[in-house]
Amino acid sequence: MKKSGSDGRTRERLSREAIADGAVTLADAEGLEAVTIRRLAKDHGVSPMALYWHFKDKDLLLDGIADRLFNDVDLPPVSADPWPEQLRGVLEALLAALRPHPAVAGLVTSRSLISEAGLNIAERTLSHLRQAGFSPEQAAELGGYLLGAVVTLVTSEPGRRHGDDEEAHEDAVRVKAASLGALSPRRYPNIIASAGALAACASPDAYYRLGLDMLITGISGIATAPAKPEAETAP
Amino acid sequence: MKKSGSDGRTRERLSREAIADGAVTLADAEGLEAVTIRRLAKDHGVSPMALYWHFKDKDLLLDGIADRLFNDVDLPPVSADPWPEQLRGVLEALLAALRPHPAVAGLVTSRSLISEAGLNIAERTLSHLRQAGFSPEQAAELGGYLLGAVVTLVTSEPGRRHGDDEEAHEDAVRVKAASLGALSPRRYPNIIASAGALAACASPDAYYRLGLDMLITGISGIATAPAKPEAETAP
DNA sequence: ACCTGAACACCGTTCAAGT
DNA sequence: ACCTGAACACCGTTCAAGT
Repeated sequence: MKKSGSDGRTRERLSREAIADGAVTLADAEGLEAVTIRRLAKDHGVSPMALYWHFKDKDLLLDGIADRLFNDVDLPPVSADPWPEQLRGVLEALLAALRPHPAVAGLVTSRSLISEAGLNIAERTLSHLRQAGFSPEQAAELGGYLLGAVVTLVTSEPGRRHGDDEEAHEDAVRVKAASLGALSPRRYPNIIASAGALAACASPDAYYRLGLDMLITGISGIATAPAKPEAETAP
Repeated sequence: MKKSGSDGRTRERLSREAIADGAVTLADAEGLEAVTIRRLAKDHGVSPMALYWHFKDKDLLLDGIADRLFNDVDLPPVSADPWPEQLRGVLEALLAALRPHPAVAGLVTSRSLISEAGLNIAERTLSHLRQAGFSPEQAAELGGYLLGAVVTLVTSEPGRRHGDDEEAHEDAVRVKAASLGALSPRRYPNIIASAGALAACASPDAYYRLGLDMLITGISGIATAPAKPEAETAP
Protein backbone atom coordinates (compact mmCIF):
# COMPACT_ATOMS: atom_id res chain seq x y z
CA MET A 1 0.00 0.00 0.00
CA LYS A 2 2.81 2.42 0.73
CA LYS A 3 4.85 1.08 -2.17
CA SER A 4 3.21 3.05 -4.97
CA GLY A 5 4.54 6.29 -6.43
CA SER A 6 2.93 9.68 -5.89
CA ASP A 7 1.05 9.54 -9.16
CA GLY A 8 -0.62 6.26 -8.35
CA ARG A 9 1.38 4.02 -10.68
CA THR A 10 2.96 0.98 -9.11
CA ARG A 11 6.56 1.70 -8.21
CA GLU A 12 9.01 0.54 -10.88
CA ARG A 13 12.69 0.41 -10.08
CA LEU A 14 14.23 3.84 -9.74
CA SER A 15 16.18 5.23 -12.69
CA ARG A 16 17.76 8.49 -13.77
CA GLU A 17 14.98 9.01 -16.28
CA ALA A 18 12.22 8.36 -13.75
CA ILE A 19 13.79 10.78 -11.30
CA ALA A 20 14.22 13.52 -13.91
CA ASP A 21 10.66 12.97 -15.11
CA GLY A 22 9.34 13.26 -11.59
CA ALA A 23 11.34 16.43 -11.06
CA VAL A 24 9.88 18.06 -14.18
CA THR A 25 6.34 17.04 -13.24
CA LEU A 26 6.81 18.38 -9.73
CA ALA A 27 8.29 21.66 -10.98
CA ASP A 28 5.40 22.10 -13.43
CA ALA A 29 2.94 21.72 -10.58
CA GLU A 30 4.66 23.50 -7.70
CA GLY A 31 7.65 25.40 -9.07
CA LEU A 32 11.37 24.78 -9.07
CA GLU A 33 11.75 25.54 -5.37
CA ALA A 34 9.61 22.49 -4.59
CA VAL A 35 12.12 20.27 -6.38
CA THR A 36 14.07 18.91 -3.49
CA ILE A 37 15.97 15.68 -3.07
CA ARG A 38 13.85 14.78 -0.08
CA ARG A 39 10.56 15.66 -1.73
CA LEU A 40 11.44 13.73 -4.88
CA ALA A 41 12.36 10.73 -2.75
CA LYS A 42 9.06 10.86 -0.89
CA ASP A 43 7.13 11.06 -4.18
CA HIS A 44 8.94 7.95 -5.39
CA GLY A 45 8.33 6.15 -2.09
CA VAL A 46 12.03 5.85 -1.44
CA SER A 47 14.64 7.12 1.01
CA PRO A 48 16.36 10.42 0.12
CA MET A 49 19.71 8.67 -0.15
CA ALA A 50 18.40 6.40 -2.90
CA LEU A 51 18.62 9.34 -5.32
CA TYR A 52 22.30 9.75 -4.61
CA TRP A 53 23.04 6.48 -6.23
CA HIS A 54 21.63 7.82 -9.54
CA PHE A 55 22.89 11.42 -9.31
CA LYS A 56 26.07 12.28 -7.42
CA ASP A 57 24.62 15.57 -6.20
CA LYS A 58 21.76 17.94 -6.80
CA ASP A 59 23.54 19.91 -9.49
CA LEU A 60 23.90 16.78 -11.58
CA LEU A 61 20.20 16.15 -11.09
CA LEU A 62 19.53 19.62 -12.53
CA ASP A 63 21.78 18.68 -15.46
CA GLY A 64 19.58 15.63 -15.89
CA ILE A 65 16.46 17.76 -15.99
CA ALA A 66 18.00 20.00 -18.67
CA ASP A 67 18.97 16.92 -20.66
CA ARG A 68 15.40 15.64 -20.42
CA LEU A 69 14.13 18.94 -21.85
CA PHE A 70 16.64 18.90 -24.71
CA ASN A 71 15.48 15.40 -25.56
CA ASP A 72 11.95 16.72 -26.06
CA VAL A 73 13.17 18.97 -28.86
CA ASP A 74 12.01 17.62 -32.19
CA LEU A 75 14.48 19.15 -34.65
CA PRO A 76 13.16 19.67 -38.19
CA PRO A 77 15.18 17.84 -40.88
CA VAL A 78 17.89 19.75 -42.71
CA SER A 79 16.47 21.06 -45.99
CA ALA A 80 17.32 23.24 -48.98
CA ASP A 81 15.35 26.16 -47.53
CA PRO A 82 17.11 29.49 -46.96
CA TRP A 83 18.99 29.57 -43.65
CA PRO A 84 16.68 32.06 -41.91
CA GLU A 85 13.74 29.69 -42.35
CA GLN A 86 15.75 26.74 -41.14
CA LEU A 87 17.10 28.64 -38.15
CA ARG A 88 13.59 29.67 -37.28
CA GLY A 89 12.54 26.02 -37.44
CA VAL A 90 15.21 25.11 -34.92
CA LEU A 91 14.14 27.89 -32.54
CA GLU A 92 10.49 26.91 -32.92
CA ALA A 93 11.30 23.32 -32.03
CA LEU A 94 13.18 24.45 -28.95
CA LEU A 95 10.36 26.77 -27.99
CA ALA A 96 7.78 24.01 -28.35
CA ALA A 97 9.77 21.80 -26.01
CA LEU A 98 10.25 24.48 -23.35
CA ARG A 99 6.82 26.12 -23.33
CA PRO A 100 5.14 23.36 -21.32
CA HIS A 101 7.80 23.66 -18.59
CA PRO A 102 8.43 27.32 -17.77
CA ALA A 103 9.57 26.55 -14.22
CA VAL A 104 12.59 24.55 -15.40
CA ALA A 105 13.22 26.16 -18.80
CA GLY A 106 15.88 28.41 -17.28
CA LEU A 107 18.01 25.38 -16.45
CA VAL A 108 18.93 24.73 -20.07
CA THR A 109 20.70 28.03 -20.75
CA SER A 110 24.02 27.04 -19.22
CA ARG A 111 23.75 23.33 -19.96
CA SER A 112 23.44 22.92 -23.73
CA LEU A 113 27.04 21.80 -24.14
CA ILE A 114 26.94 19.11 -21.46
CA SER A 115 23.92 17.32 -22.87
CA GLU A 116 24.05 14.93 -25.81
CA ALA A 117 20.74 16.22 -27.15
CA GLY A 118 21.82 19.78 -26.42
CA LEU A 119 24.94 19.35 -28.52
CA ASN A 120 22.84 18.40 -31.53
CA ILE A 121 20.76 21.53 -31.18
CA ALA A 122 23.88 23.66 -30.75
CA GLU A 123 25.47 22.07 -33.81
CA ARG A 124 22.43 22.73 -35.97
CA THR A 125 22.19 26.32 -34.76
CA LEU A 126 25.86 26.97 -35.42
CA SER A 127 25.62 25.47 -38.90
CA HIS A 128 22.83 27.85 -39.91
CA LEU A 129 24.72 30.79 -38.44
CA ARG A 130 27.79 29.82 -40.45
CA GLN A 131 25.60 29.68 -43.58
CA ALA A 132 24.62 33.23 -42.70
CA GLY A 133 28.24 34.23 -43.06
CA PHE A 134 29.16 34.63 -39.40
CA SER A 135 32.64 33.68 -38.20
CA PRO A 136 33.03 30.74 -35.79
CA GLU A 137 33.45 33.26 -32.96
CA GLN A 138 30.36 35.26 -33.88
CA ALA A 139 28.36 32.09 -34.42
CA ALA A 140 29.32 30.87 -30.94
CA GLU A 141 28.25 34.12 -29.33
CA LEU A 142 25.02 34.42 -31.29
CA GLY A 143 24.15 30.76 -30.82
CA GLY A 144 24.46 30.95 -27.05
CA TYR A 145 22.52 34.15 -27.13
CA LEU A 146 19.67 32.71 -29.24
CA LEU A 147 19.27 29.81 -26.83
CA GLY A 148 19.07 32.24 -23.93
CA ALA A 149 16.63 34.42 -25.83
CA VAL A 150 14.20 31.56 -26.44
CA VAL A 151 14.39 30.66 -22.76
CA THR A 152 13.71 34.30 -21.85
CA LEU A 153 10.68 34.30 -24.11
CA VAL A 154 9.28 31.34 -22.17
CA THR A 155 10.21 32.35 -18.63
CA SER A 156 9.06 35.94 -18.92
CA GLU A 157 5.84 35.49 -20.83
CA PRO A 158 3.66 38.24 -19.28
CA GLY A 159 1.33 36.93 -16.59
CA ARG A 160 2.97 33.53 -16.32
CA ARG A 161 1.13 31.24 -13.95
CA HIS A 162 2.58 30.74 -10.44
CA GLY A 163 1.18 27.27 -9.78
CA ASP A 164 -1.99 28.81 -8.37
CA ASP A 165 -5.38 27.58 -9.39
CA GLU A 166 -7.31 29.24 -12.21
CA GLU A 167 -9.21 31.71 -10.06
CA ALA A 168 -6.30 32.88 -7.92
CA HIS A 169 -4.34 33.44 -11.11
CA GLU A 170 -7.00 35.66 -12.64
CA ASP A 171 -7.27 37.61 -9.43
CA ALA A 172 -3.51 38.20 -9.36
CA VAL A 173 -3.56 39.42 -12.97
CA ARG A 174 -6.42 41.79 -12.27
CA VAL A 175 -4.69 43.20 -9.20
CA LYS A 176 -1.46 43.72 -11.09
CA ALA A 177 -3.17 45.47 -14.01
CA ALA A 178 -5.05 47.70 -11.58
CA SER A 179 -1.96 48.68 -9.62
CA LEU A 180 -0.11 49.56 -12.83
CA GLY A 181 -3.12 51.53 -14.05
CA ALA A 182 -3.10 53.53 -10.81
CA LEU A 183 0.38 54.93 -11.40
CA SER A 184 0.90 58.63 -12.08
CA PRO A 185 -0.35 59.32 -15.64
CA ARG A 186 2.07 62.19 -15.96
CA ARG A 187 5.16 60.14 -15.19
CA TYR A 188 4.16 56.78 -16.62
CA PRO A 189 1.77 57.32 -19.55
CA ASN A 190 3.14 54.43 -21.58
CA ILE A 191 3.07 51.96 -18.72
CA ILE A 192 -0.56 52.87 -18.12
CA ALA A 193 -1.39 52.42 -21.80
CA SER A 194 0.24 48.97 -21.71
CA ALA A 195 -0.96 48.01 -18.21
CA GLY A 196 -3.23 45.19 -19.35
CA ALA A 197 -0.62 43.66 -21.62
CA LEU A 198 2.09 43.95 -18.97
CA ALA A 199 -0.06 42.05 -16.47
CA ALA A 200 -1.08 39.20 -18.75
CA CYS A 201 -0.65 37.89 -22.26
CA ALA A 202 -3.80 38.11 -24.37
CA SER A 203 -2.46 35.78 -27.04
CA PRO A 204 0.61 33.69 -26.20
CA ASP A 205 0.87 32.58 -29.82
CA ALA A 206 1.09 36.17 -31.03
CA TYR A 207 3.62 36.90 -28.30
CA TYR A 208 5.90 34.06 -29.34
CA ARG A 209 5.52 34.86 -33.03
CA LEU A 210 6.57 38.46 -32.40
CA GLY A 211 9.56 37.34 -30.35
CA LEU A 212 10.79 34.90 -32.99
CA ASP A 213 10.22 37.47 -35.74
CA MET A 214 12.41 39.87 -33.84
CA LEU A 215 15.18 37.31 -33.39
CA ILE A 216 15.25 36.09 -36.98
CA THR A 217 14.95 39.62 -38.37
CA GLY A 218 17.81 40.73 -36.14
CA ILE A 219 20.09 37.89 -37.16
CA SER A 220 19.24 38.33 -40.84
CA GLY A 221 19.82 42.06 -40.59
CA ILE A 222 23.36 41.77 -39.27
CA ALA A 223 24.31 38.74 -41.40
CA THR A 224 26.74 39.19 -44.26
CA ALA A 225 25.60 36.28 -46.45
CA PRO A 226 22.41 36.41 -48.55
CA ALA A 227 19.40 34.53 -47.20
CA LYS A 228 18.89 32.60 -50.45
CA PRO A 229 21.59 30.12 -51.38
CA GLU A 230 20.68 30.13 -55.12
CA ALA A 231 22.24 33.58 -55.62
CA GLU A 232 25.71 32.11 -55.90
CA THR A 233 27.32 34.98 -57.81
CA ALA A 234 27.32 38.57 -56.62
CA PRO A 235 28.38 41.67 -58.63
CA MET B 1 36.42 44.27 18.37
CA LYS B 2 33.69 41.99 17.10
CA LYS B 3 31.48 44.97 16.26
CA SER B 4 32.94 45.80 12.83
CA GLY B 5 31.48 44.67 9.52
CA SER B 6 33.05 42.03 7.32
CA ASP B 7 34.75 44.56 5.11
CA GLY B 8 36.50 46.25 8.02
CA ARG B 9 34.47 49.45 8.12
CA THR B 10 33.04 50.38 11.51
CA ARG B 11 29.51 49.13 11.86
CA GLU B 12 26.92 51.83 11.10
CA ARG B 13 23.29 51.20 11.93
CA LEU B 14 21.69 48.59 9.72
CA SER B 15 19.51 49.78 6.83
CA ARG B 16 17.79 48.34 3.80
CA GLU B 17 20.41 49.91 1.56
CA ALA B 18 23.32 48.55 3.57
CA ILE B 19 21.83 45.06 3.54
CA ALA B 20 21.18 45.15 -0.23
CA ASP B 21 24.67 46.50 -0.84
CA GLY B 22 26.19 43.73 1.24
CA ALA B 23 24.15 41.16 -0.63
CA VAL B 24 25.38 42.38 -4.02
CA THR B 25 28.99 42.47 -2.83
CA LEU B 26 28.69 38.96 -1.44
CA ALA B 27 27.06 37.64 -4.61
CA ASP B 28 29.78 39.21 -6.75
CA ALA B 29 32.42 37.44 -4.70
CA GLU B 30 30.83 34.06 -3.97
CA GLY B 31 27.73 33.72 -6.10
CA LEU B 32 24.03 34.03 -5.45
CA GLU B 33 23.85 30.79 -3.49
CA ALA B 34 26.11 32.32 -0.84
CA VAL B 35 23.55 35.07 -0.25
CA THR B 36 21.80 33.80 2.80
CA ILE B 37 20.01 35.62 5.57
CA ARG B 38 22.33 34.08 8.12
CA ARG B 39 25.51 34.80 6.17
CA LEU B 40 24.50 38.40 5.53
CA ALA B 41 23.78 38.84 9.23
CA LYS B 42 27.16 37.45 10.19
CA ASP B 43 28.90 39.80 7.71
CA HIS B 44 27.10 42.75 9.30
CA GLY B 45 27.95 41.55 12.81
CA VAL B 46 24.30 41.16 13.68
CA SER B 47 21.82 38.42 14.54
CA PRO B 48 19.97 36.80 11.62
CA MET B 49 16.66 38.10 12.93
CA ALA B 50 17.85 41.70 12.67
CA LEU B 51 17.41 41.48 8.90
CA TYR B 52 13.76 40.58 9.29
CA TRP B 53 13.01 43.99 10.66
CA HIS B 54 14.20 45.55 7.38
CA PHE B 55 12.86 42.93 4.95
CA LYS B 56 9.77 40.89 5.76
CA ASP B 57 11.22 37.79 4.07
CA LYS B 58 13.96 36.71 1.73
CA ASP B 59 11.97 37.32 -1.41
CA LEU B 60 11.57 40.97 -0.48
CA LEU B 61 15.31 41.13 0.09
CA LEU B 62 15.80 39.86 -3.47
CA ASP B 63 13.41 42.59 -4.63
CA GLY B 64 15.65 45.03 -2.80
CA ILE B 65 18.71 43.74 -4.63
CA ALA B 66 16.96 44.19 -7.98
CA ASP B 67 15.96 47.70 -6.99
CA ARG B 68 19.57 48.48 -6.10
CA LEU B 69 20.66 47.35 -9.57
CA PHE B 70 17.99 49.41 -11.31
CA ASN B 71 19.18 52.43 -9.36
CA ASP B 72 22.63 52.00 -10.88
CA VAL B 73 21.20 52.51 -14.35
CA ASP B 74 22.19 55.91 -15.68
CA LEU B 75 19.56 56.61 -18.31
CA PRO B 76 20.65 58.94 -21.14
CA PRO B 77 18.50 62.07 -21.48
CA VAL B 78 15.65 62.07 -23.98
CA SER B 79 16.85 63.63 -27.21
CA ALA B 80 15.76 64.35 -30.78
CA ASP B 81 17.74 61.38 -32.08
CA PRO B 82 15.92 58.67 -34.05
CA TRP B 83 14.24 56.13 -31.77
CA PRO B 84 16.58 53.22 -32.57
CA GLU B 85 19.56 55.22 -31.30
CA GLN B 86 17.71 56.27 -28.18
CA LEU B 87 16.48 52.74 -27.50
CA ARG B 88 20.02 51.51 -27.88
CA GLY B 89 21.15 54.10 -25.37
CA VAL B 90 18.65 52.77 -22.83
CA LEU B 91 19.78 49.19 -23.36
CA GLU B 92 23.42 50.22 -23.10
CA ALA B 93 22.77 51.97 -19.81
CA LEU B 94 21.04 48.88 -18.46
CA LEU B 95 23.86 46.68 -19.70
CA ALA B 96 26.49 48.88 -18.05
CA ALA B 97 24.69 48.58 -14.72
CA LEU B 98 24.29 44.80 -14.89
CA ARG B 99 27.67 43.77 -16.29
CA PRO B 100 29.54 44.19 -13.00
CA HIS B 101 27.03 41.91 -11.23
CA PRO B 102 26.35 38.82 -13.34
CA ALA B 103 25.47 36.70 -10.32
CA VAL B 104 22.43 38.83 -9.45
CA ALA B 105 21.56 40.24 -12.88
CA GLY B 106 18.94 37.52 -13.36
CA LEU B 107 16.94 38.89 -10.45
CA VAL B 108 15.82 41.98 -12.36
CA THR B 109 13.92 40.21 -15.15
CA SER B 110 10.72 39.67 -13.18
CA ARG B 111 11.04 42.71 -10.96
CA SER B 112 11.15 45.79 -13.20
CA LEU B 113 7.56 46.76 -12.44
CA ILE B 114 7.87 46.60 -8.66
CA SER B 115 10.87 48.92 -8.47
CA GLU B 116 10.63 52.71 -8.68
CA ALA B 117 13.83 52.91 -10.73
CA GLY B 118 12.69 49.94 -12.80
CA LEU B 119 9.46 51.71 -13.70
CA ASN B 120 11.41 54.61 -15.15
CA ILE B 121 13.42 52.30 -17.34
CA ALA B 122 10.29 50.47 -18.45
CA GLU B 123 8.55 53.75 -19.24
CA ARG B 124 11.45 54.97 -21.36
CA THR B 125 11.66 51.67 -23.20
CA LEU B 126 7.94 51.64 -23.91
CA SER B 127 8.01 55.21 -25.15
CA HIS B 128 10.67 54.42 -27.75
CA LEU B 129 8.80 51.31 -28.83
CA ARG B 130 5.64 53.36 -29.28
CA GLN B 131 7.65 55.82 -31.38
CA ALA B 132 8.59 52.82 -33.49
CA GLY B 133 4.91 52.32 -34.26
CA PHE B 134 4.21 49.30 -32.05
CA SER B 135 0.84 48.97 -30.33
CA PRO B 136 0.68 49.17 -26.51
CA GLU B 137 0.34 45.39 -26.44
CA GLN B 138 3.33 44.79 -28.72
CA ALA B 139 5.38 47.37 -26.85
CA ALA B 140 4.67 45.60 -23.56
CA GLU B 141 5.73 42.25 -24.96
CA LEU B 142 8.84 43.58 -26.69
CA GLY B 143 9.83 45.72 -23.71
CA GLY B 144 9.74 42.81 -21.29
CA TYR B 145 11.58 40.77 -23.81
CA LEU B 146 14.34 43.36 -24.36
CA LEU B 147 14.96 43.54 -20.61
CA GLY B 148 15.27 39.77 -20.47
CA ALA B 149 17.54 39.76 -23.49
CA VAL B 150 20.00 42.19 -21.95
CA VAL B 151 20.04 40.08 -18.80
CA THR B 152 20.67 36.98 -20.92
CA LEU B 153 23.57 38.72 -22.60
CA VAL B 154 25.16 39.33 -19.20
CA THR B 155 24.41 36.01 -17.52
CA SER B 156 25.46 33.85 -20.44
CA GLU B 157 28.57 35.64 -21.57
CA PRO B 158 30.76 32.70 -22.69
CA GLY B 159 33.29 31.66 -20.07
CA ARG B 160 31.75 33.71 -17.28
CA ARG B 161 33.78 33.57 -14.10
CA HIS B 162 32.58 31.29 -11.28
CA GLY B 163 34.12 33.18 -8.39
CA ASP B 164 37.30 31.16 -8.77
CA ASP B 165 40.67 32.86 -8.75
CA GLU B 166 42.38 33.84 -11.99
CA GLU B 167 44.33 30.64 -12.46
CA ALA B 168 41.51 28.21 -11.69
CA HIS B 169 39.35 30.14 -14.14
CA GLU B 170 41.86 29.83 -16.97
CA ASP B 171 42.26 26.16 -16.24
CA ALA B 172 38.51 25.61 -16.41
CA VAL B 173 38.31 27.45 -19.74
CA ARG B 174 41.15 25.39 -21.18
CA VAL B 175 39.56 22.14 -20.04
CA LYS B 176 36.22 23.10 -21.52
CA ALA B 177 37.70 24.11 -24.86
CA ALA B 178 39.67 20.86 -24.98
CA SER B 179 36.67 18.68 -24.20
CA LEU B 180 34.61 20.40 -26.91
CA GLY B 181 37.48 20.05 -29.34
CA ALA B 182 37.61 16.32 -28.64
CA LEU B 183 34.05 15.71 -29.89
CA SER B 184 33.41 13.69 -33.03
CA PRO B 185 34.42 15.89 -36.01
CA ARG B 186 31.91 14.13 -38.21
CA ARG B 187 28.94 14.85 -35.99
CA TYR B 188 29.94 18.22 -34.53
CA PRO B 189 32.15 20.07 -37.05
CA ASN B 190 30.72 23.49 -36.20
CA ILE B 191 31.03 23.04 -32.45
CA ILE B 192 34.66 22.08 -32.94
CA ALA B 193 35.26 25.13 -35.11
CA SER B 194 33.76 27.34 -32.43
CA ALA B 195 35.17 25.43 -29.44
CA GLY B 196 37.44 28.22 -28.26
CA ALA B 197 34.77 30.89 -28.52
CA LEU B 198 32.20 28.66 -26.78
CA ALA B 199 34.55 28.16 -23.83
CA ALA B 200 35.50 31.79 -23.33
CA CYS B 201 34.90 35.25 -24.70
CA ALA B 202 37.93 36.74 -26.45
CA SER B 203 36.48 40.25 -26.46
CA PRO B 204 33.53 40.94 -24.16
CA ASP B 205 33.05 44.35 -25.76
CA ALA B 206 32.68 42.82 -29.21
CA TYR B 207 30.29 40.25 -27.76
CA TYR B 208 28.03 42.88 -26.24
CA ARG B 209 28.18 45.07 -29.34
CA LEU B 210 27.09 42.15 -31.49
CA GLY B 211 24.24 41.32 -29.11
CA LEU B 212 22.92 44.87 -29.01
CA ASP B 213 23.27 45.18 -32.80
CA MET B 214 21.12 42.10 -33.16
CA LEU B 215 18.45 43.41 -30.82
CA ILE B 216 18.21 46.90 -32.32
CA THR B 217 18.32 45.56 -35.87
CA GLY B 218 15.59 43.10 -35.02
CA ILE B 219 13.31 45.69 -33.46
CA SER B 220 13.93 48.13 -36.34
CA GLY B 221 13.27 45.41 -38.88
CA ILE B 222 9.82 44.54 -37.57
CA ALA B 223 8.83 48.13 -36.72
CA THR B 224 6.21 49.90 -38.82
CA ALA B 225 7.32 53.52 -38.22
CA PRO B 226 10.38 55.06 -39.92
CA ALA B 227 13.51 55.41 -37.81
CA LYS B 228 13.88 59.13 -38.63
CA PRO B 229 11.17 61.40 -37.23
CA GLU B 230 11.79 64.15 -39.86
CA ALA B 231 10.10 62.11 -42.59
CA GLU B 232 6.66 63.20 -41.45
CA THR B 233 4.79 62.60 -44.72
CA ALA B 234 4.82 59.28 -46.55
CA PRO B 235 3.47 58.61 -50.10
C1' DA C 1 24.13 -2.99 -7.92
C1' DC C 2 20.93 -0.66 -5.36
C1' DC C 3 19.05 1.14 -1.19
C1' DT C 4 18.51 2.48 4.09
C1' DG C 5 19.31 5.01 8.82
C1' DA C 6 21.50 8.01 11.54
C1' DA C 7 23.94 12.09 11.83
C1' DC C 8 26.00 16.82 10.49
C1' DA C 9 26.05 21.41 9.15
C1' DC C 10 23.39 24.20 7.22
C1' DC C 11 18.71 26.91 5.72
C1' DG C 12 14.30 30.42 6.31
C1' DT C 13 11.07 31.79 9.58
C1' DT C 14 7.99 32.41 13.96
C1' DC C 15 7.48 33.91 18.45
C1' DA C 16 8.26 35.90 22.71
C1' DA C 17 11.26 38.98 24.69
C1' DG C 18 14.48 42.64 25.48
C1' DT C 19 16.07 47.95 25.01
C1' DA D 1 12.01 51.55 16.52
C1' DC D 2 15.33 48.18 16.37
C1' DC D 3 17.41 43.97 17.76
C1' DT D 4 18.23 39.18 20.26
C1' DG D 5 17.67 33.94 21.63
C1' DA D 6 15.56 29.86 21.36
C1' DA D 7 13.03 26.84 18.69
C1' DC D 8 10.77 24.57 14.43
C1' DA D 9 10.56 22.48 10.16
C1' DC D 10 13.03 22.07 6.65
C1' DC D 11 17.51 21.51 3.38
C1' DG D 12 21.85 18.81 0.93
C1' DT D 13 25.24 15.56 1.93
C1' DT D 14 28.52 11.97 4.20
C1' DC D 15 29.27 7.65 6.10
C1' DA D 16 28.72 3.14 7.53
C1' DA D 17 25.75 -0.47 6.78
C1' DG D 18 22.43 -3.65 4.80
C1' DT D 19 20.72 -6.92 0.71
